[in-house]
Amino acid sequence: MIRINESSPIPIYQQIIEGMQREILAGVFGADDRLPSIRDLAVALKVNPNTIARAYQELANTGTIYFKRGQGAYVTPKSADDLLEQARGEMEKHIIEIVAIARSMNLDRQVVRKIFDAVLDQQEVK
Amino acid sequence: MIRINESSPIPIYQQIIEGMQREILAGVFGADDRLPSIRDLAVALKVNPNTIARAYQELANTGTIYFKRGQGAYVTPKSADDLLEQARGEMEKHIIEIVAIARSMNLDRQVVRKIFDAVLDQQEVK
DNA sequence: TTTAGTGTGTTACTCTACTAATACACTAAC
DNA sequence: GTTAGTGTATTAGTAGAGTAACACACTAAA
Repeated sequence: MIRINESSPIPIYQQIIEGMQREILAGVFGADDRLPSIRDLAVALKVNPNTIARAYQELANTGTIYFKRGQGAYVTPKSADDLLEQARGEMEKHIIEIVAIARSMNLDRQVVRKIFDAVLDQQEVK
Repeated sequence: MIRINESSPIPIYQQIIEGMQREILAGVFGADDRLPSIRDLAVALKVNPNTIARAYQELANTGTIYFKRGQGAYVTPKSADDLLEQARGEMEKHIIEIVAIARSMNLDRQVVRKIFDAVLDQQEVK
């Protein structure tokens, strides 16, 4: 179940997007499963239906879900490759930021990789 | 010389912060050099003095510059280690985001490193 | 003491993102 | 056709970030 943090600076609709992505990745909702209706989820999370609608709309824009008119929202069947590609895109943005910092410091690849590995260790990435 | 992009979604004060950091890194302003006065820079960049003041204030908060009351703003003398440490902190934030994505996808270190290297290649990091 | 230079503080305007209230339009089942 | 369920569109309110106008306080030099 998605949990909303009212006091977070992260917009509610964004929290819902991320929560749904997590649940879909975790298999709570499988391919072509129906998501909770906008109204139901709005009641459950105690937010305005428009806020849910916005989150669903963005999930639809990125191809994560699709709508059947008058019926509801469903999970787009995606291959593991599709999901990986999407994640890769997100990662790339961060890596490009890192590259910009590295450039301004005149750091070469070796140094950047060293920092990268150190943080991976610290975050206990296997 | 710093260039302001009026139509950018990045706030002017932020552009000034980044611009100043770049110039300091590039050696345009060395240790204990005086920066342009708030008013002068405001005229030069055609923005409100308060906007410059805000940028300078944040640069002072992060220890990049310091003020002499009634006189002006000066570049804090910093070791290469200090600068590297600062850059490392910025990089860490991005890497932690990458880790979060990797976790949700159940990616291991090997895969993440592969993606990382690929983007470094693509960005032509030596 | 006066002056011209510095950064600081207060206040207010504007713009945008976010959220909500409410009415609308489509679909399926009866 | 009616009903109960879906998502959609319009409009408005709220809060916050960003920017600006302008008066204030400190410093150094004349």
